Amino acid sequence: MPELPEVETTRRGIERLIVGKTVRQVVIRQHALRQPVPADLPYLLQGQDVVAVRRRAKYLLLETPAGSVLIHLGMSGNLRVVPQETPLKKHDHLDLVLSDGKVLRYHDPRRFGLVLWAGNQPLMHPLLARLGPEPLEDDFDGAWLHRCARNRRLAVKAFLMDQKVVVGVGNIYASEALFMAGIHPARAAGKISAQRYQRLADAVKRVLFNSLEEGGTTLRDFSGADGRPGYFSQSLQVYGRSGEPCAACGRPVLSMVIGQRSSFYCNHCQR
DNA sequence: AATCGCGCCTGACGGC
DNA sequence: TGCCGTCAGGCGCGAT
Repeated sequence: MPELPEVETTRRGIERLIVGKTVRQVVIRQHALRQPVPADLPYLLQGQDVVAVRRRAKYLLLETPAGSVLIHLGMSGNLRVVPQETPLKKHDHLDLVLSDGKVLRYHDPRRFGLVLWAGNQPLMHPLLARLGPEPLEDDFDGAWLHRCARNRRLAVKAFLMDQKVVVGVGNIYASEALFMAGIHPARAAGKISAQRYQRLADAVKRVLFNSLEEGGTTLRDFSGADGRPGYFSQSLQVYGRSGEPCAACGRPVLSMVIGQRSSFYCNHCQR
């Protein structure tokens, strides 16, 4: 489900509703996520105050004085803050019951997500320690991409989705950014000029920022903490638009499989 | 070291 | 109506 804009939209949505609240109770209904939800999570969390909600890459970090909870939404996860009496739906796997009677509820049909305990140095957690730069920060730029791509022969789209290269770019925004930059998704990463990588870095920043402004992309079931959908799907130029006319030249948008993922592009505008 | 293919899991959808 | 194949916003693993 979520790439950076959807995770950040979720973070902003839950932040003001849970920071300053105390975790009264932790209810785990399903331990079997991508990794098991730690059995001692209730013991670690109960009575703790939520002091911050942070994001690193596509991970959310709920910070308490005792340590941080590390949450990943996988393909189909979401987090909502709902009244305690809200009826349970299928795949509502975990609740944090808060001191104001509200509940932070984790829902994830496919269970590709994660809820883990990351202690007091969460950025040192193995899942976070080796990630690449945040795309919206200044240390991510064309020079960084160009340097990372040296001698690499994989397709630039798969390269861009490598979380060691840059975090937060998934299957939707990889296609969108490459379209915006005029780069063919199957081009070998190591055969793209520094100048074109500058265009790509700028495109990544723009497409993610623009999506964030629209509350992310809702294709199926994504919605923010309040249940509202994101509207960026209306702004997608190529993703999911096979056969439709390219917004720039009118030729049909094509699709191909790169790294086992559907990729969308215009064969005329992207070289 | 880099790259590829697979599997994890459920649900939605289209064809027959 | 049901069954079957395909596909889906992610990611880590093992084989090459």
